[in-house]
Amino acid sequence: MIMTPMIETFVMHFGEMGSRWGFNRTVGQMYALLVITEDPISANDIAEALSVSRGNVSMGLKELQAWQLIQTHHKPADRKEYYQTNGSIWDMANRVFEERRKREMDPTLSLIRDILLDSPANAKEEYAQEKLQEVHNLLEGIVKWSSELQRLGPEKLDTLMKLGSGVGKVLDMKDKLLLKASPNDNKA
Amino acid sequence: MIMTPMIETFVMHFGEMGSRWGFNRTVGQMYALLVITEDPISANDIAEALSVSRGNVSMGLKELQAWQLIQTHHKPADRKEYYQTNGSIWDMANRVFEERRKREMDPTLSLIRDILLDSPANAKEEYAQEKLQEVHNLLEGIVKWSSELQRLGPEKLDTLMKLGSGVGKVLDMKDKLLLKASPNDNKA
DNA sequence: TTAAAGTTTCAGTAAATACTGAAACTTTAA
DNA sequence: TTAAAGTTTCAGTATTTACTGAAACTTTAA
Repeated sequence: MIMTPMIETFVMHFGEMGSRWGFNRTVGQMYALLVITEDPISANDIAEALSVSRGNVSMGLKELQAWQLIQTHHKPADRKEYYQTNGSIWDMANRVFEERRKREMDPTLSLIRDILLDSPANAKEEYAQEKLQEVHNLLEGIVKWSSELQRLGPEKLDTLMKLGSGVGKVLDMKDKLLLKASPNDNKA
Repeated sequence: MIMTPMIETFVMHFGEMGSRWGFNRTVGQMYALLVITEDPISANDIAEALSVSRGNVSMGLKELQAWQLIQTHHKPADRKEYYQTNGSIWDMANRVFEERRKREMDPTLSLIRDILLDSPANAKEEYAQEKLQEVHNLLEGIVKWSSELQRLGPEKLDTLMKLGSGVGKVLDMKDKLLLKASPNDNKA
């Protein structure tokens, strides 16, 4: 399989960015290729298109499957497996966010919780714990908020996005609104 | 300067996480140390506490200053420079988000824009461009949205966070609300 | 049940990234 | 204006991470 220059440009770029997004270069290239290719393609096609070893492709496919970003597809009378992307671009963004949360926030949150269980040995540690509490609150806030956004689903998210700077206005009014709707539902 | 075990635990952990957050291990350790230390400390203090070369500390301080995460502090009758964190934890999170946006989104956005200017050479490229448009819209959405959140400022952000699942409800009502408030202000 | 087709694993190698230590440079008190 | 104190730079080295190619393993049609 051979890529047109346009497609190659994007695939290579996505590979470079991939490492910043949480997967390695080859995995990034593979995913990009699968996204912009309509028909399911085989592992060999991928290896050939990207000039990458077959073993490396296999590893990458495994990772993409773990992320649930691709699915297999079978052609009749062909035991080879073909691959295509799974879900929308939005789904993939959600996966990436979730995976990164796991790698970038969860470990720190849990470590800080442990540290906060100990009582401070001196004034310096007392100050340190105050700061750790702040970091903890921030991380917890981000985690809760992002899972909230995911729960909203794409449609509402889209509404929220389009609202843009209107968010401020809506917030200003929310007390009034929620109060009318159900007076006791306005705490958390 | 010597760190207590509690402080060391956090500093080392933050160093490891640092690389996932966009700065290297030493920079992460340095920032953590500065966050949990109340008094301004010198570059030598940092090097000693972290058992890291003086040169490396200098590089790290430069980077933290570029990110505007620290500021210098001078003691009377002492030409040495002392350092302390600049702004709140929230400010630092904003800096990190912004920096990552620059590294992780902007280059891809601009590349995709370029690609979309070319006309597709065949059906495959046409499909590819459709997909690229989707990716573009997603990235643009995230960028706009995140700068929107930054513009809201910490207080409103906090309201939004605390609102949690209430966001859905507020959204359901926003049409009614905004309509009443200013009938022509409800598009973007 | 065998062999052809395909998939996975892994040890060794290559590439990218970060760190050290020493030397060069800058600042300022005397 | 000099030298002591401090800061910055950089070439070489170490560490980490990713990739290759070959061998081991798995599946299934005949």
